[in-house]
Amino acid sequence: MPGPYGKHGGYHGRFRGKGFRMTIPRQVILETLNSTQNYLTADELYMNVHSEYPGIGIATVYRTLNLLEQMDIVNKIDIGDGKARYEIAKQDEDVPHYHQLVCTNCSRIVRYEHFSPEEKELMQKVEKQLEEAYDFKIQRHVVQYYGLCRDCRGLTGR
Amino acid sequence: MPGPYGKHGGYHGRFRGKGFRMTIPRQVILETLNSTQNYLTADELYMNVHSEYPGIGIATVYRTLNLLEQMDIVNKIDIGDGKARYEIAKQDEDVPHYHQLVCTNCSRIVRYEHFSPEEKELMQKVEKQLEEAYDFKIQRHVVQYYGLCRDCRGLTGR
DNA sequence: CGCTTTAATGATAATAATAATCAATTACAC
DNA sequence: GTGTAATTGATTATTATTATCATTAAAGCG
Repeated sequence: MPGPYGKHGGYHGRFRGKGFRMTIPRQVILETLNSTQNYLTADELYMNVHSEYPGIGIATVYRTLNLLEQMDIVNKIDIGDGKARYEIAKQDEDVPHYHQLVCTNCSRIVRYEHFSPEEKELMQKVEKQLEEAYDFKIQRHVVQYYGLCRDCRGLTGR
Repeated sequence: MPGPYGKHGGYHGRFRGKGFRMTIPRQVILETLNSTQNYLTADELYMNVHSEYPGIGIATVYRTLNLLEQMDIVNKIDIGDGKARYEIAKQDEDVPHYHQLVCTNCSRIVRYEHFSPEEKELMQKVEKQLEEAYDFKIQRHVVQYYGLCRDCRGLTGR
């Protein structure tokens, strides 16, 4: 069963609409990204894809990730360790937001959603105030909390 | 007049207290950082220091920046362009916070302070909730707004 | 289905930021 | 002043990512 968006989950159409082609490497990369919960570095993605499609080249992975980011199909995040990480963008997200908890020891990343309407509201208010105060047109924002996850604190607490 | 902290602004003592030495290169780097308003990349800092102290090596700049970051004398920020940027940490800041507006076109960075107690309060509340919900010990957070500054939008608005 | 056009690929070299190495230098406690 | 260990500067190494380029392969068309 091909799913609600047709043979390639609607990607084929999105690619063709912008003059791009749907190729085997791109399909495999998209499938791998879609079947992965957590963020992947380019190299992790390369290795995962490689096991299913050994012919893939690392350059294709980088190129495809850049393309997918341009097309808003993936989100790119940066946790300060010099490696970009990617995830499939939620399609129901109007404006992507990037709120994460990042473990400074093991680099585990927990994506969290706004859990209070209050926070969401304030963020929007602050954003508007900033736009006016500094004459900026804000396009997106990043909120990251750096700390230690349970495993990296030792199980005793602290 | 040497200022309230003595010959090297109190840095000498802070270095010695941890077994480090106060050297000429470190002094010049600290002076340069202290006399600069905006964030500097390692390379920009290197060039600024070089004009005053031509013997400096780039490796010393990187090493010193890492040391200063460890000692909480500088803050390091990352705006996603692959180059770290540094500023002298405000001494009156209990916990450093990193809230910036970043122009996606010209990389201009505007540091902003919490301008409403409401925001500060909510951030603290959210932080506490996150710590409980995800069992994280949060150490610091980063809030960045990416967008276009006035100059990069063209002067006509938009 | 075969043809043609041109985007995409894979291998590889090139960049660019930062870290590691190491012999020579220098801060600083005595 | 001296000795010792930290620091430096020059250089090489590393690592993530991008550019190059000849070869391959989508996909619109007949």
